[in-house]
Amino acid sequence: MSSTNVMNIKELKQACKACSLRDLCLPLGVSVEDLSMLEGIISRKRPVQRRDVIYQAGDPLTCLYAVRTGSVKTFVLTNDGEEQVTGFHLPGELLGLDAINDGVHPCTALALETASVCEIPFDRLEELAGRTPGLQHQLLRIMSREIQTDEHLMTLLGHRTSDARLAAFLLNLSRRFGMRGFSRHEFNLTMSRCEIGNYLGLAVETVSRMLSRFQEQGLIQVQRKFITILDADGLREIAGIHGHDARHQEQASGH
Amino acid sequence: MSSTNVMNIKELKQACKACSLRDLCLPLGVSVEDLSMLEGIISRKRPVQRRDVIYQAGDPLTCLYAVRTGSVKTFVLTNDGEEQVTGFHLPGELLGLDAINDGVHPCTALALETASVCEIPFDRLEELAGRTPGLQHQLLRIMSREIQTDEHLMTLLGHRTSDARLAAFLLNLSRRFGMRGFSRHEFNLTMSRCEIGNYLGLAVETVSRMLSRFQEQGLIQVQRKFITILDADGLREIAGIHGHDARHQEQASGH
DNA sequence: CGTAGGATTGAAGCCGCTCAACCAAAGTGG
DNA sequence: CCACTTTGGTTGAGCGGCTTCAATCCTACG
Repeated sequence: MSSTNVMNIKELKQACKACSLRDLCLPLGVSVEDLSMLEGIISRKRPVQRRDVIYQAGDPLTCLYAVRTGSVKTFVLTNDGEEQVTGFHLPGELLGLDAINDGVHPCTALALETASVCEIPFDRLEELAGRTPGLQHQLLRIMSREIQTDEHLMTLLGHRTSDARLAAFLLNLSRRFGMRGFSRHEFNLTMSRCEIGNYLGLAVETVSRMLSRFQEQGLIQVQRKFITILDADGLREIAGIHGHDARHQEQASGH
Repeated sequence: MSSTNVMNIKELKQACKACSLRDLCLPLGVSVEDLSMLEGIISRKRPVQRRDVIYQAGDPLTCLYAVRTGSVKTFVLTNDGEEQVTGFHLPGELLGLDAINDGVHPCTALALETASVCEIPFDRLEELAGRTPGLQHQLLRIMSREIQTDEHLMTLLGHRTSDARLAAFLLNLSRRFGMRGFSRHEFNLTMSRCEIGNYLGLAVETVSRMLSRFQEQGLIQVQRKFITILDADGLREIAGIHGHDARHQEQASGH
């Protein structure tokens, strides 16, 4: 909802019911009457700016956050102080699920660009989920999906070469943008090469080189942050995805 | 509950209430009266033998499984047919959480040794969780913990050298054995070097070499599958864990 | 006792990292 | 408005860690 000072009634009314993300986000599969309950506990925060912190590692868990617009990265700091990116998050995705375990956020969430997020008080969500089977199921599903995603990323990090990782990363982004109504073929990378490399376990230079090579091979076109995918099948080949069952395969992001 | 043919009354009585794992498993923090309800839906299966399949990739999700004794590995088959180990599971840990998302098990669970598992029908668990706030919370916590664990493993795979990965793996196993009342200092590896390597994204030979090197350095003693940890702090050093905050750090396993 | 699978050890090669220089774009301050 | 700085990205050269390939050893088990 715009900002706290400049209230915008029209946006305020844009509750889950009318939200274009409802088929991606928490309300998926929740009945209309239950949806009203959910709306009751969700507040739409004012937009956050690039590099704004949404929550910080060590913060107590009070809310989960749903990305509405923009994009967000999450990362942990390892004991020797270096950053490890754990995910990039697009509209409709839920942040903070890893904090439920001990009630403290293990990672920091940072806006990659101007973004807006919905705040969902966790205790109220939990209580509501107890009274709303559809919501409980959806919550479990979302957490399960995250576990699945992480498993795929583990495969990528453990067993794939740099080109396969990057190809899978691009395909995954492409698919996720597509699901959100954006183009699958051209999109902006909101994260830096450095953040991509960190996420994929590669050096920045390697990311840069691979992007150049993909471009040479006519698979993509790179214009700074703007990526055009010219040959998705070619990328799938490199990513080690052999047709059909490519549902979850185009992993490499998404927490 | 023991086997379907040979009923064993004594084992039958070993419900969650009396189970030594209750502080590790699902019932943690669930009140005594709620516990009876949980017991009502859980059945104890007969022991499975080494290499027995508990569930297979592609199977529809009917039950979650709690390891009671023994150990289990889970793995996915990549499109080119090779195996990718996603976790090793010790008593008190829950299997199958990654299947909730789309109702189909994405991975296969296989007993590494003679083991016994509790079967928990998922639909009934879900229904019970809706009526039992403590249980719902615990279920969410377990899933959240798994996400956290996976995040740590991602860090390991993406940013750590082979020695750090193996050291972290050994420390993680040590801690988990310790929590279950076994010795932290000596234990059997129920998985092969090959499976460890696969899990950590390393070649078998590297695992073998690292174990030998750790032994040379006086950090551990290796007698085939039997490991004795001589210098846990030394291992922590290598794993990149600098004291204190080593709660979740000793990751590298555990799904 | 012999075989097979797992584990260890050695040698060689390659992928990706590190180091370093250079470039482009976007701020920043006078 | 321009010079300077900063940040992020690209490209090249050399190195090193891990993999691959291969041979041998060991132990469990028929």
